[in-house]
Amino acid sequence: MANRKEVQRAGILEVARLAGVSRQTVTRAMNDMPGISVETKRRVLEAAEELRYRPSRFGRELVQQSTQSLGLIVSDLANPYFSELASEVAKVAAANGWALVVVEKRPGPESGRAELRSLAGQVDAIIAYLDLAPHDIDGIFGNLPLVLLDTSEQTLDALSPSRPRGAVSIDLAPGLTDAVDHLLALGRKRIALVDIMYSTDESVRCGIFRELIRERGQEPTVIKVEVAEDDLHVGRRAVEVAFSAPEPPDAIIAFNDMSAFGVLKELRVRGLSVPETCCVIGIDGLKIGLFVDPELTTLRLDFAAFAQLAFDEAVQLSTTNVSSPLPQSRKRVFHELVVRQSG
Amino acid sequence: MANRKEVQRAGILEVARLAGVSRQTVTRAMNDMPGISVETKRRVLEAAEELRYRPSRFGRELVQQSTQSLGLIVSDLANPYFSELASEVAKVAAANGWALVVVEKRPGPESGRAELRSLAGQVDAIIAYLDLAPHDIDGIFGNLPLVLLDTSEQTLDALSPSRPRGAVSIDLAPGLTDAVDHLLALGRKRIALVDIMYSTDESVRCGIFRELIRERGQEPTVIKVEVAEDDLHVGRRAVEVAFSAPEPPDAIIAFNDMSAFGVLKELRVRGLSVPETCCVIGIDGLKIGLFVDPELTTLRLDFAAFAQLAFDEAVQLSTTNVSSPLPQSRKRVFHELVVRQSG
DNA sequence: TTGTAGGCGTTATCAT
DNA sequence: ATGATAACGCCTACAA
Repeated sequence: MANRKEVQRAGILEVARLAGVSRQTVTRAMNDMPGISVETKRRVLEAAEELRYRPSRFGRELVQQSTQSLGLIVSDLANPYFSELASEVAKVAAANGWALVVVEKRPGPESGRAELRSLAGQVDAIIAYLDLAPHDIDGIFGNLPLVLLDTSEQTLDALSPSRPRGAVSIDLAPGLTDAVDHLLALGRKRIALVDIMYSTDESVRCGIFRELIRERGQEPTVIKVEVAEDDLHVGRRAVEVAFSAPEPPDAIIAFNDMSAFGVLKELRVRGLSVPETCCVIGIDGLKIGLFVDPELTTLRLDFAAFAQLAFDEAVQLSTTNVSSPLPQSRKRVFHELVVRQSG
Repeated sequence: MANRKEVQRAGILEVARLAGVSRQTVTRAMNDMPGISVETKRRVLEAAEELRYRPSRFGRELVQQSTQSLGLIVSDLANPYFSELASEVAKVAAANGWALVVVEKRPGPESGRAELRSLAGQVDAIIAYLDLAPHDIDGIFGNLPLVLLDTSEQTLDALSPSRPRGAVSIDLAPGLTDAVDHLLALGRKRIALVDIMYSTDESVRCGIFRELIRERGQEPTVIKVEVAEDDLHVGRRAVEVAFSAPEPPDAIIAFNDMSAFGVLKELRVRGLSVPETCCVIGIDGLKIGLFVDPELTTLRLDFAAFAQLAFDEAVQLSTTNVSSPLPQSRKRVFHELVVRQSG
């Protein structure tokens, strides 16, 4: 049986032996350090090449302790919402010299636990969209700094207060107000909001919306759609539901941009003109909103600012030392109404 | 001046001291290992909690040597093409227990060198879309296993043969043949291909296309478009160019899906019906091709297979030991014609 | 159940 | 210019 050592990668000692020098000289050659003759350096690099030597990142990182690493957890990178966010997080992380480790965690409390634990052992802080119970979060991430994105107040309140946790939440209220006022200014009489029924309770946005509309003397319409695999279907289904009602809406605020694309599509299939017959407003401000026709009016989230806030919070948490108290801050981001063609 | 040690994170020894045990007992408590009394464990965990202790990933990884880490380099995560690819790479990596480190490298030979070097020091292999000269690639990545995605033959040939390098290329020829034959079967007489002028030379796909069309007794039309910030503009510009010619095309094969969306949009703006007046075929098979109207007919790339091939190659390269020869394989992926509404 | 000794692979420091 | 020695923080193996 072959010695395990033989099949593994060459280490610094093997290179040193082959080149007939000490390991320190190998280090000098590999890292372009001064204090080594060109001839020796050449011999060492030759030996390294021959053995396909590559310094172990473990050994190096242990002694240098410099590299900082950030974890990002999202449910689906192929979803433009998450990929635009990930792109901004990547930029912020790179700009500050942090590496970015990305993990996809599919929805469902049981899925991907092992990956999350593994991630927790490899990074210095985590930014995450997470659908885990507070107890599980504490169990999996322990004392690792964790910044939760757009999570509920209940979840935040239930987290262990002794753990380094932060949050950046999305406050839809101001943007939703702008959208509603914009539609009213356009003379719309029956404004509808699409809501996905994740549970039996209405989502927070419904409450805000109802109050907004009532304050302005109209009757709110909420289009409730079952959870679907695809937001496109959510949007199409929303139109089916809304236009089978006796009095269909003349404006639809979709659940997000992706579902708004579905709304646009189903409206076109039905021969209903946008925005003449029905305005459509999305939420998120994805770049591909410019790719559809008509171009999507939307409540744009500033992903760069969102990422920056989350990153700052993560750094803050990870540099807090033992003696200082935990910050426990909860930041917020808002939307900006971007009026394009659909509403 | 405060001792640097004081402001840093607590180590295993401090926890051990506070709990009044040896560091080994701390390890047992932290890692849920047997051979420790509940009472001692409680005391240790309490001490760890108080000091906000978290085992150093450096020390752990060094001794365990288990965690494998894959780097992925793309130009823009917010571009759906790259995010769909990244999503598949993430799945493959996770399924095999590898962590995934993502880096964005904007186009341009000078940008992001430092980030790439940093990445090279933190991972065990890299999969990359890269626009670097072969010499720079060898300089930056050294003996680190590197799998290049969709790169030119010239680049591959110029790489140092002693380095662990692999490649997965996209062979457009079979798919393009299918697309052309499909359009001919539809009775199209003037099929045009959109090409971006990255350099003064025509791209490879143009040559393939011209030959294909001529073999079938038609005259090829290539729509040349300048490089643009956004593929949407590429598509719109292509239509402007094509329909300002004396004999406009009755079918357009776009540069990719993103530019195809631009083509669709500009055609609609001009009141030209799709597919009646002009068929449109994209390349890539992005998920959002289903979001536009009409749904985009496209040459779909199997991103999952693409990612799997690249990952396998990366693993292959990184497990090759010193004695065995370098594989140097060049794999290929192809497209599948997916007929939807636009052509 | 608990503690001690050793080593993982590298870089930094100091001596030669 | 080069080499010897000592960390880095943790885990595994073995001894008590």
